[in-house]
Amino acid sequence: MATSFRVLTDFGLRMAGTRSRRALRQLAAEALTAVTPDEVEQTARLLIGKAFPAAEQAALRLSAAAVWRTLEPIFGQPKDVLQRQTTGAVDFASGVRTIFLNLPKQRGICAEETEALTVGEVYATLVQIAALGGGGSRGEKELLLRELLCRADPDEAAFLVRNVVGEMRHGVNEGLLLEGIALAIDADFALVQRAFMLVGDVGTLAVLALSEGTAVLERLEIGLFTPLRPMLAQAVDDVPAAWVRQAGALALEYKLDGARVQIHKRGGEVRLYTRHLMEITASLPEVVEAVRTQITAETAILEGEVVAVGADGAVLPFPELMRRFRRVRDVPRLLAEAPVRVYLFDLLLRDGRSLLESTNAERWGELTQVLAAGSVLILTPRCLPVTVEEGAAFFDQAIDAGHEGLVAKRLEGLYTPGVRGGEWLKIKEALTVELVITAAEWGYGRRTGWLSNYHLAARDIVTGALVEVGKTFKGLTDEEFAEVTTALLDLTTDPEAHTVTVPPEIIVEVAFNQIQLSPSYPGGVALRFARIVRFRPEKTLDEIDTLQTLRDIYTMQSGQPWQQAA
DNA sequence: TCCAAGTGGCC
DNA sequence: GTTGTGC
DNA sequence: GCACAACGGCCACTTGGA
Repeated sequence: MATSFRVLTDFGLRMAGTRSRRALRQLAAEALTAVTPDEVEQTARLLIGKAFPAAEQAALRLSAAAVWRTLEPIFGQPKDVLQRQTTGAVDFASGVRTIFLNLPKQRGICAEETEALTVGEVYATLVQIAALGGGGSRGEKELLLRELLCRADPDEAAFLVRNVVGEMRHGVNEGLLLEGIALAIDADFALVQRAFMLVGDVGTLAVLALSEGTAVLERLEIGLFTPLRPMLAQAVDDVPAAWVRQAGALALEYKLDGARVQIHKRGGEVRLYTRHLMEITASLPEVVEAVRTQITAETAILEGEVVAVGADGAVLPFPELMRRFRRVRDVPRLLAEAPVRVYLFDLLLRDGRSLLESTNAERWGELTQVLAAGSVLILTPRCLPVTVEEGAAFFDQAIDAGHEGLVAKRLEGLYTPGVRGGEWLKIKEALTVELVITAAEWGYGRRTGWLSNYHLAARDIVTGALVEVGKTFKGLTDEEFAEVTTALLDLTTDPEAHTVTVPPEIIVEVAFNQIQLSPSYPGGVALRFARIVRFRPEKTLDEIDTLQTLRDIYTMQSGQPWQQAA
């Protein structure tokens, strides 16, 4: 019996009205068991708003703009008229719900009497949409979406739109869905978590768990060409903090500013995957070739950080790497223009033997054994500090060499995202500058009603003008957002605009990790990972930092001269 | 042929 | 990617 | 301690239209 899509929508609504994680986990479990076995995978994906596994290249390639174009014919109104219906809505999908509640669908476009949508139909249509490409495909995709929306009630429409934009915002995401799976089959969460790491995809895991049960999960093993979820690091302030957390039994490794890669090798066959399990083998042929020649093991799964390098061998800023990443056109040309290098730091499989039960120290030892000398694959600089001071010196060395900082790894730690966390700790350098708020954007979701995203400007000492160098929505408490909103509304003359401009009066200290060259900001530089750390009411406008200072920081950090980007 | 808008995926 | 919130 | 939801800048690619 096909489950009605309305059933899923109702679970979404109940989740949205629930805060307790225990209860959310319970709802996730209920949802998975409420549908038929062949709907479990679809249900798992639709519930968290990720229709397709990252490892597959499939994507809807449809978003808010496409939804507006789809809604126009359904209601026979232009976008701006529809948009007027949505004032006060908490977010985009809620606004769509309001439109469905208040406006009649066009008879000529949508049939009056229709069958209720089923889970399988909705999912199958999304698969169809994802499969479309080439000339005219935009219209075809929107037509398929329109057919679904025609048959949807207001709540179903909102649920669908949340899937299109990929943000459910009902409190259940991947993590809680995994907990729900564990609950549904009465398994240990650790078992489900381990299984997830190995299969890499919640949909696949949900079917496996619900239909096969715990015994199959227990038997899962690491497999070649099935990328696994990479282990992540928690942020800490400095080396002493990491030292305390890991009781002095740790390795410190350089943290390079590139992209994570997982390398799978069986003989001459090599594939490369990103952190989100996308395959990028075709973009990095020199890495593939280097794996063939430099990795002496017959089969291996390795992890490392890929970075772009200059002619002199120096590591280049992150955007240089992005020119290579996921590139399919002109690969040979870029290969010469922006060569890459991989700094290896882990080995998870060696000659058919899983190293998941081995400690970090053991895995590193094996890694050093399988790597032959060469220029493309090299070991990540690593040290085993005997004292905190030695560790701190290693951190300074990493920063001086132009890198992000360090990752601290507990020597006895296994390769698991461990429930306790903290097996890997990242330590990065943050700088701060004084900037002034020149505008702010209204927030959505839990930030509805607050000005939430602040435009930040520095002084250009040549022209004397204020120049925007970035935006931030981070670093303030709810209370502070409320206060700043009031203050900004006091200053502005156009509180109705989406972007509220204000005279430059509120000066803030802003932390950031890097200055990057910017093709879009007028000063040619932008802050990376900006967050507000404090208000500086005692400062005056002529005391804020200058554009020229930011450019100097760029030069200092990257080793590259500042220049206006193309 | 080139450009802009839209979308997805890195950090 | 960073941060604050709430369980 | 953990999961989630707020959203940042940049680059590659696709599509549709001038």
